[in-house]
Amino acid sequence: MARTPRGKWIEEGLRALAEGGPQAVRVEALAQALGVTKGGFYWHFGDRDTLLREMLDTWEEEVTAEVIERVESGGGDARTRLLRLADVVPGLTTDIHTDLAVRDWARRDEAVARRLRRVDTRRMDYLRALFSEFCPDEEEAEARSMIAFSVWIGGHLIAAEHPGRDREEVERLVWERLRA
Amino acid sequence: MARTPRGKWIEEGLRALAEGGPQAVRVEALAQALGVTKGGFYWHFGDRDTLLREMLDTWEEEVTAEVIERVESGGGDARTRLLRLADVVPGLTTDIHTDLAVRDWARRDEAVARRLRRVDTRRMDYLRALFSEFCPDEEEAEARSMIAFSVWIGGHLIAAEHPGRDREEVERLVWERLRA
DNA sequence: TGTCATCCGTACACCAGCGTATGGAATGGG
DNA sequence: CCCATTCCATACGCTGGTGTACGGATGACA
Repeated sequence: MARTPRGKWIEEGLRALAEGGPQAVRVEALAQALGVTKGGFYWHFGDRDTLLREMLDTWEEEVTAEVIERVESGGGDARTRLLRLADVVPGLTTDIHTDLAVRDWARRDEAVARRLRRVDTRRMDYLRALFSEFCPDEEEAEARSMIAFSVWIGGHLIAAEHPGRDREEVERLVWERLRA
Repeated sequence: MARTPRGKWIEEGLRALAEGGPQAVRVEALAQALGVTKGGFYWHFGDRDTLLREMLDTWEEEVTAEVIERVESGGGDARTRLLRLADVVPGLTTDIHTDLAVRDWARRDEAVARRLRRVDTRRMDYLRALFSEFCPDEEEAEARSMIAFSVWIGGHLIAAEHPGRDREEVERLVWERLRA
């Protein structure tokens, strides 16, 4: 049983969201991508909005713990883990697209904004905890957390070119200073 | 003559873009906002895509020089101008929304991405020039430019809450350090 | 083998948004 | 006053997307 279960639709929906934003998660498009027709979709969800909500549930659930877990599992002191963070996060390239799509979506939808707020707050808390381990000054830790988060986002959203360097190099420069 | 000239449509289009992204700039909606019907629109533009292109032309033109001009006109050394930058930029709240909308749009449209690349490169060049005035180390100036730009974006896109502080306070902490 | 739950296919109603066609109104120049 | 230019209103066709209705297939299990 369960030829195309709920999960498949959600998964495909998130893929579409990452690629083209909320407006790109179209029922018939998802159906085609899954090799079926929309017949079954409305049996599962009844509604496009329901899918959207469940997609966000899934995203929130997944994204909150995943990175933190992968970084923490390696152990080491805060600087080491920050290094691993800067190293492991770019690998989640599939996820950043979803992340950015949700971020833009949140600007026009309060329900999405609330979810994002929860997720971002947890991430910021994690960063703060890391920096606090070697930053005695509380304000310093806060500033560095904000910078780390911002540069992670900015690295994907800012289109500027850097004469004589590539973006990766510039980001490396920032991370070096954040760990100093 | 010129009851609702080209400029009005473009202006209204940019407003819609800022509020709801490219998909929100709908011909009939703009017409209604302007108190007319779409009749005249197709006389001016013939095409929705043409409007979109001209909107981006206008945006690129306006955004490139405006901030730099306002900051430079006040004079002072680099630190003073950076202070003014951090002060004047948040005032352009209308513009940040357009900016973010374009940024998201650029992720799915190469033509938009090219424009954004030009704009962002000019902004980054300006930041680099400012920081270079008191950062002897080239890499330091580059890192700070990236941080400044990123935190400007991040401040509007990151939804995290900061215990015991508000966002404005956190951004102030960052800017203090960037000017040190 | 029969039956129930689960899922899919198909056809259709419906709406929103783009673009077209065409006649008409206002406005400034001669 | 007349005419050209510029802009607007209205009505329509078309496409692409959501949601509905309902019959059919398929598999688990008794």
